[in-house]
Amino acid sequence: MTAPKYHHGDLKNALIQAGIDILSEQGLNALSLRKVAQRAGVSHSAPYAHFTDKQALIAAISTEGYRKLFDCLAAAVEQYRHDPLRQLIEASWAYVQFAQREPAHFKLTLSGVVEKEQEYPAFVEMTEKAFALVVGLAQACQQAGVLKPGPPNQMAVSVWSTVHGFTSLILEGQISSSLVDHLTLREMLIFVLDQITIVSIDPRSYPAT
Amino acid sequence: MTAPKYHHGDLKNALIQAGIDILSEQGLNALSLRKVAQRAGVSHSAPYAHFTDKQALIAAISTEGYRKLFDCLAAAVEQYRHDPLRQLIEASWAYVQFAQREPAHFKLTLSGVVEKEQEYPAFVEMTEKAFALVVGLAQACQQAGVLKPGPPNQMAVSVWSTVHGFTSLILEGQISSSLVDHLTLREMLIFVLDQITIVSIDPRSYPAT
DNA sequence: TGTACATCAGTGAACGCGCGTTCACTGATGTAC
DNA sequence: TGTACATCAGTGAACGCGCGTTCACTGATGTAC
Repeated sequence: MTAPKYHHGDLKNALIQAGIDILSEQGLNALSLRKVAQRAGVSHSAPYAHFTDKQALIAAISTEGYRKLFDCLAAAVEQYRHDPLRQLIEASWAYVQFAQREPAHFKLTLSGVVEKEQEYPAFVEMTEKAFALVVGLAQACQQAGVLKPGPPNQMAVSVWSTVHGFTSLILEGQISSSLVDHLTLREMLIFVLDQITIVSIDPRSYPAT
Repeated sequence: MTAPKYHHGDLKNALIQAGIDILSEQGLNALSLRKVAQRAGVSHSAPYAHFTDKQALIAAISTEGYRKLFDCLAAAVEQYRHDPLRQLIEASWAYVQFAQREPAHFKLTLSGVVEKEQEYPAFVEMTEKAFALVVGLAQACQQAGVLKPGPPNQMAVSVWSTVHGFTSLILEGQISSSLVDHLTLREMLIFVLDQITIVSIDPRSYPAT
């Protein structure tokens, strides 16, 4: 709208968003500081007023990715507050859908592109928040007899591993659809989840909404 | 040893190996055609006699990664021929160890860097061979009452998802070791596997070798 | 066995490009008086 | 309310670099006769 040349107002967040847009439209390899600046409508050296270097911008974009992912999971958990199995299914489904919707952003966020993690406390904080959510979910499922008993931290790692692995393999195209005869993505996910739950899940009870 | 300037003999494979070495020593971002050529002791344009472009070299390196991974899994399956549970544990452990030993090569191979898969039939063939091995393993486990019954293809996807997810999260540093109190990597893996098996696995019965 | 020649598998100069980063600068803004 | 000035948040030229790829070339090799 307005075209202020100086004092953009919120350039920092605009740069993060520009980065996300580039990831979405052109993929991970196209993410450069110069392109980000250009897309934010600013000279290529302007980002240095807000980020010390490219790594710092990437860390901020990753942090935002984790935040969005967390929000998706939290929404699913919130929506089915009194039904742990359903929480598990829908949170997992939200994870898969987030990755499908924003593949490059998901990859950047979860593929360890942030190298020196401890230099980016906001990033670490988001990862811990997300993990805590999974621990809570695992605990609720254990109490409801949906998951086996055991240390909740370890159970959270197990659940996360399964959902993350499924998501990654799908994203990377390693699971050819011909291999899993005529199932929808959601049905496949439910089949996978069914392997880690004590109770048996009938996919027909959990159609896509 | 010998220093032939022309007619290297097996430059194609030397280039692939040089690429693997660079991945191992300098990581994914350092992988360039020029560096690969230099490390193979050849001019930077020599690779074009064997690969049409950079993508083709990457596809070859990925194919080799899949081949190595397959060999690791096959060795584990072979070694415990009459003990499906043990096959599952050791093949999974081999998967984790391969990723730990060659993180960048593992990532390149399994992170969908090969974009137009169908242009590289050798790559596709290796992925199918590896998947077939997992299907066979899953079937053996089902027959032995280690895994739930169900379509073997889907069961293979489930097992692979779980092991791949665990491996990826570890590799990407997303699982802080403080979260999983004093367990070794192998114990953690066995805990995760225990969630998908019908029988209960006692980690003490499967110490590291 | 000796020679002519096609083919193979290299070389090295050159291209244009986009990149991250630095630096001297300057316009806009907010504050003190 | 008006003015001086420090600070903030931009600009744009410039740097050196490594990259993928092309191209005319040439030395080594194998084969036909």
